[in-house]
This record gives sequence, structure tokens and C-alpha cells, in this order.
Amino acid sequence: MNNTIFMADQYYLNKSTFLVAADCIVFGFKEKELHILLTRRPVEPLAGEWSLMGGFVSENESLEDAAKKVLFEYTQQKGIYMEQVNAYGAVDRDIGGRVISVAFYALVRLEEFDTSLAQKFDARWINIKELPQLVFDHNKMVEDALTLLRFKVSMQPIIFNFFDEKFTLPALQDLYEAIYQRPIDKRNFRKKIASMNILDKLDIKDTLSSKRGAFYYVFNEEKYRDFLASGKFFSL
Amino acid sequence: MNNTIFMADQYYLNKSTFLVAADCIVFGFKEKELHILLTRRPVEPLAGEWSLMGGFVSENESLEDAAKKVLFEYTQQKGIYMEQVNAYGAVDRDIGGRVISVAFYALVRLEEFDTSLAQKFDARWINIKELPQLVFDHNKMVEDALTLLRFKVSMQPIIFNFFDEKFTLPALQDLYEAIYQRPIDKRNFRKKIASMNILDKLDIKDTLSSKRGAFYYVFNEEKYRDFLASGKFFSL
DNA sequence: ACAAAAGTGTTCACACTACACCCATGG
DNA sequence: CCATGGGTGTAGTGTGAACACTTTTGT
Repeated sequence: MNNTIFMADQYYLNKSTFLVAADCIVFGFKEKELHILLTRRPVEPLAGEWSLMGGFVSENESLEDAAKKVLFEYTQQKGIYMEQVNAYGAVDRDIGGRVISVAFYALVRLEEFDTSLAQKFDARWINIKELPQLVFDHNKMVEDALTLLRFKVSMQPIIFNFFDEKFTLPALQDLYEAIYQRPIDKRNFRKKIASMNILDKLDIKDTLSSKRGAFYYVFNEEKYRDFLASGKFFSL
Repeated sequence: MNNTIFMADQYYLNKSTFLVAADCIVFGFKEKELHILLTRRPVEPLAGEWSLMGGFVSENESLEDAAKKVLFEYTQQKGIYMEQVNAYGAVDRDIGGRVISVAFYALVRLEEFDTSLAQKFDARWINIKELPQLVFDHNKMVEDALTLLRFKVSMQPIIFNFFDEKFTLPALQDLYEAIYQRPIDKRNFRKKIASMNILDKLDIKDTLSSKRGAFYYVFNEEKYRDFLASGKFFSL
């Protein structure tokens, strides 16, 4: 073997370095539709155009930390569920300079969203069925995030991150329908939910969205572990 | 709205920049087992330890271009099937410096692999069941790549990228078993393949791996399009 | 009393699983 | 002639899809 051992200096120095950004696709659920949080880009080029929330990664920050920082800045919430989508690195994807961007999607509880923040950052919750054109490759990021969300939501019980602890079955079904963009049969849906036995039914009802009222449920972490331990897998 | 428009200079300048690498998880199939291509790291720190193939992204290169460059360097093949796994950006993931790495997995045809390259780069095909400890977070990358590969291979007909055009059904089954790491029933497997009607059976046999010989098949792109057009989905 | 949404079971079709024997050939 | 791997069908089970009426309550 004629392998040469290089000095680290030769290897790490004199290489190109890049700006790295974290862009967030922030999903929320309201009015029976899936929405994402968009803002007007505050900087040239393309100032004023619709854009995802983003920020540059700094020296002593992981990619996830950078994304969390962006999420906290725009929502003031901590512990938001977040997952990496992909890295985007086309040479001219950002016309303002060479920037490699890592996209994350996040699920936020819209009940506890501070609407004053929307004002502050000129941000709005936009129905995913009415997405405008976004800057750079942000539309592609949203598309990829949606694809991933649809997959994940069908395989893992992450959907409960959209709700503030308790939720009704009709609301849960509406949410799945909003994510998959297709109707789901009510009886089959409830049958499947019931068969997993991972929810606790509460004694109280949500009487706001109907006269009769729908019972609240909560996700039971422990029951879910038992469910997994029995060799079954979440699937919806 | 009290949104300030920044000048691009303020926005893009004076931000941290990073070395960005593309690391490749190169999968190949031989001896009825899935293998990945590993090399001895040629540079300090950790020179001589097992490592994935990687390279730094340069100025006028996309992430995909950088990964392709790495793949071509180590395999001398072009048009290799490749897909992004994830970006890895923990602050101290590379102990030689701050490097953000984007992992790609690739599927190569081992029949046409030039073994002299293995010598040149001190590279070896290692059975995935016998993976050594790799440098940095490369083991995690391989794990993530395998998870993604298992999913993709079950949903899209990418598995044929492991073969040099033609292949036998026993070999195809062996490959699925190697990827999923579990036995598959021969009759059920063949029934499902047949029901999709996306392969063409050739008149010739592979007589090397058995006395009787197994018929060769080729993937038929057109039949696959018809299959999709009929509203069905690939699943294996 | 009526409108509006919540809640509840059964049937049917299809897909997945399990399973055992004969065939072709080289040595 | 025998050892080795290639090739073939059927029956049973479970899962997903279709489908309609009763209940509750606010107005």
C-alpha cells in the first residue's frame, strides 16, 4: 500500500469554508388545516419576499442547536419537537452568497402560540394548501419536509406534539386528514386508535366545537411502551 | 410591523464559516452479504483507523457533486446511485477541527469493481455484520444509512443498482435477505415479484452458482412505468 | 323540533403467511 | 446416483375498506 499519511495542517487548512444556515419548517394545526409559519425576508436580496425562518449556524453550535435557537426566537417555546429534513447545497441556491442550508421541520402547539410574535417578525401562519412562492429553494424544503412528516406521522406517535396535551378524536382525525390531504373513514380510524390502546379517555369534553361535545383523550407514554413491547408497531 | 431591512453585508459577513465534508457509505453485494467500502484514514488525527470515504466540499461544488467526486475517486465508476442520508454537525464530531459533514449512501455494482483500487487506497469491502469501530460519528452515519436504505429499497426499485444489469431471482432474494437481515420465504417472494410484472426473463442462465442454473432477469423500466400508472406501488 | 357533530359494528375483498415436493444438472 | 440449489401452488388468517344509523344537545 502506497498510502501517504498527510499532516493535519495540509488536510484541514486551505480548504473552502462555507456559511451554514438552519432553516425551519414550522408546522401547526388550526382551523382543521395544516399551516406553516412564514415570514417576510428582512434582508436583501429578495427583502420582503416570503421565506422560512432561518439563521446562520455559529462557531460553537451544533446544527440542531442552531435550529432550536431559530425556533425559540420565533415561537418563544422550548422543547419543540424537531427533526432534520435534509441539507441543501446547490452552488447558487442562495443568490446572496454561497450558503449551505440544513432544513429542520418542527411541530408546535398552536393553542399556546403568542400572536404578538407574529407582529414582531412579520410572520404568518399559512395554510399549506395556499403556499406562496418562497425565496431560494424553500419551496423544495417544504415539499421534502411534508413528505418526511407524512411518513413519520404514520410510523411514530409524534402527532401528539401538535396538541397541548389533551385532544379529541375528531380533532385528531382532522389533523391526519390535513396532513395526508385525504378523507379518512371515521369508524375505521377510531377502531384502529382503540386497538392500539395507547390513549387515556378523560371525563371531560370539548364543548366548543360541537353541541354534544367530544371527549378529551391524552397520549399515555407508558401504554405506548407496553404496546411496543408486545411486538406491535404504531401505524396510522 | 417593526421589521428592519438589513443590508446584505451585515447579514452575510462576519458570520462563522465551516469546513463541509461529504462522506459516502458505499454499499455493495457479494458472497450473499451486504458490504460497505471502508478505508484506513490517511491523515492525523486517528490516521490508520477505519473510516468512511470522504472529501471536503469545494467552492464551486454542490454537496452532491462533492459526494460524486469522492465516489468516482474510489470506484472509478460514474452514474452511481446515490442519496443523501443526513447532515452531521455536532461541534466536536471531528476532533481534528470543526467540520460539518453530509453523508450520502451509494449502491455500486461489485461485479465491475476494480480491485486494484482497493490496494491503492487501502480500502476494503467489509461485511456489515462485522463492522469495526469507525472514526468520529461514522458508525452512526452507517446506521442511519442502513435504516434509510432498508426503507427505500422496500418502496422503490433501487435494488437493481446493485446488479450489473442482469441478475437471478435467487440472488435478488439473497440481497433482500442481506439488507433486511431476515429470511424471506422463497415462494412468497417470487409470487410477489411476478405479480408486479416489472422484470423480463432472459433465455440464459447463471450456471456458476448452481448445477441446474438460475434464469437471468432484467429490470424493465417501461413495465415499471406501466405498473405505476396502474395505480399500484412498489413494495417488497 | 331540528340542525350539527359524536359515537358505534359488520361484511367483504385482498394481501400476507405458512408450508413440501419435484426438477435439472455436475460431479 | 446423489447432492445441491432452482422452481412451483394452495389454504388459512388477518388487515384494510366500505358502509348507515342513533345519540346528544344548543338554539
